[in-house]
Amino acid sequence: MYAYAVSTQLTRERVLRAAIRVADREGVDALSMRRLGRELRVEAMSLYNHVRGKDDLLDGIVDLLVKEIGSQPSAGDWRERIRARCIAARERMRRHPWAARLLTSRTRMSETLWEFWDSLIGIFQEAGFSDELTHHAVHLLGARLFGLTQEVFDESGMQSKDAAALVRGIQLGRYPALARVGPGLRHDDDVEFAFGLELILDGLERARAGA
Amino acid sequence: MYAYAVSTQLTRERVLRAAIRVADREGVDALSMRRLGRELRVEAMSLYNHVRGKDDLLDGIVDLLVKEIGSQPSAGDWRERIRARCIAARERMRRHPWAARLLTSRTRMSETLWEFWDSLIGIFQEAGFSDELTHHAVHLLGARLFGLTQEVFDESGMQSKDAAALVRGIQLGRYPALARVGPGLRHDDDVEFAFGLELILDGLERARAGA
DNA sequence: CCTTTCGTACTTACACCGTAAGTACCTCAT
DNA sequence: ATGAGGTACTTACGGTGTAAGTACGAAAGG
Repeated sequence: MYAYAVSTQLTRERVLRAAIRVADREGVDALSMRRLGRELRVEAMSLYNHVRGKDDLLDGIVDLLVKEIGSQPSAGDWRERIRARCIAARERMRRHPWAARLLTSRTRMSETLWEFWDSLIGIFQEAGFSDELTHHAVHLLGARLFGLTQEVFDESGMQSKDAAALVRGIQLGRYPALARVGPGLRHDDDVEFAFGLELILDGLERARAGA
Repeated sequence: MYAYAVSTQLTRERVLRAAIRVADREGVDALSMRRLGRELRVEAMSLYNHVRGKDDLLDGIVDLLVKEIGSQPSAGDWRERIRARCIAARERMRRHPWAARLLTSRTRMSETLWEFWDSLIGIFQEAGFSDELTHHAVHLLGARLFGLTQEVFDESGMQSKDAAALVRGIQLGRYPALARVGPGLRHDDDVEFAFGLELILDGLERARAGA
């Protein structure tokens, strides 16, 4: 006996939203295909019509969350604009406490993620940051916001599919800031770590001496 | 048929070491009780004689890794001492790329972890940091080193067992620095986030203007 | 109108997972 | 020699992700 009610038709969006709901309510560990199916009153395997698999489901969730961050209106000097984005990102993370951990565990880079980085880079560039300093800044914020340790431009962790998508996006002129800054820089994880650490130590020393 | 070779007797230490070996070789996701049993030429259930369960196994691994960080000799001014510890921590994380993700997913606080924080706090205190600034500094470094977003003193995420262990440790005089700084401060996640973010923005602005 | 096509959802099955409960064997103190 | 205690093994249960195959509704072509 099959009862196909058209009004509750499954879509990728609906599946992803339901997944977020389950994760919010019962934690991300409780989110399984079967559990998600129950939420949508559907068998687990039906979800595979809208999602390639569990990995794709999790990537989709991340994508959805990041998309909601990116659409902040930006006005003011670079600090205000960056701050607005950071606070928006944090707001999302607070609303979904499991999101940060999920984000760090995903290695796929989506179009949405590239766009997000591109917009950050754009802000720094307009403010007169050198390419190198922009690079440092993005890494530092990435670590701060998402706990990302291995990073965006580290192609070792990046699937070739994602790399291809990035190249395609750049050719289409989608990531103008990224295209301008990216190619000229060789990424060195140690350098980024040292930069961030010294910046923090400097800041602390200044706070100590100041007060 | 049972063959108990005494020379290869299982111990908790040997189990944990083997688990780290498997994680290094095949990734932390591939680490299952059965896989670990195979590594040690033992059935999965035998591991339960030395480890309470998988959670205890993972907590044990984290404990082992942190223990290796903490034993840095410390000399010089506060910056050098803190830097030495941070670099040691990072070194461990680099050697075991899965460790950072594992650390953020664990919520248990072990004696080893308390000791580590205590030693950091001690360094800041000796350098004349106010209690409040010490608090900020520890949070900032925690986020930087481990990607910890919800934090040490956030008792909401802390099991009562761990809280009891902390109190006991303090009474035994094990965490002198922690005992001095901890009680007087109310933790506010938003304040910590803002402090860290502004410190970073200040640092970036200075770098921009300076160069 | 009937029929074909296509997409969606369901069913079954498999190999994995963590672990509770019960059993066989070795080692060591008595 | 014998009992106690610990270590490892066996079996079993309910969970997981997902490959393969099946039933049905709805839309398109004749």
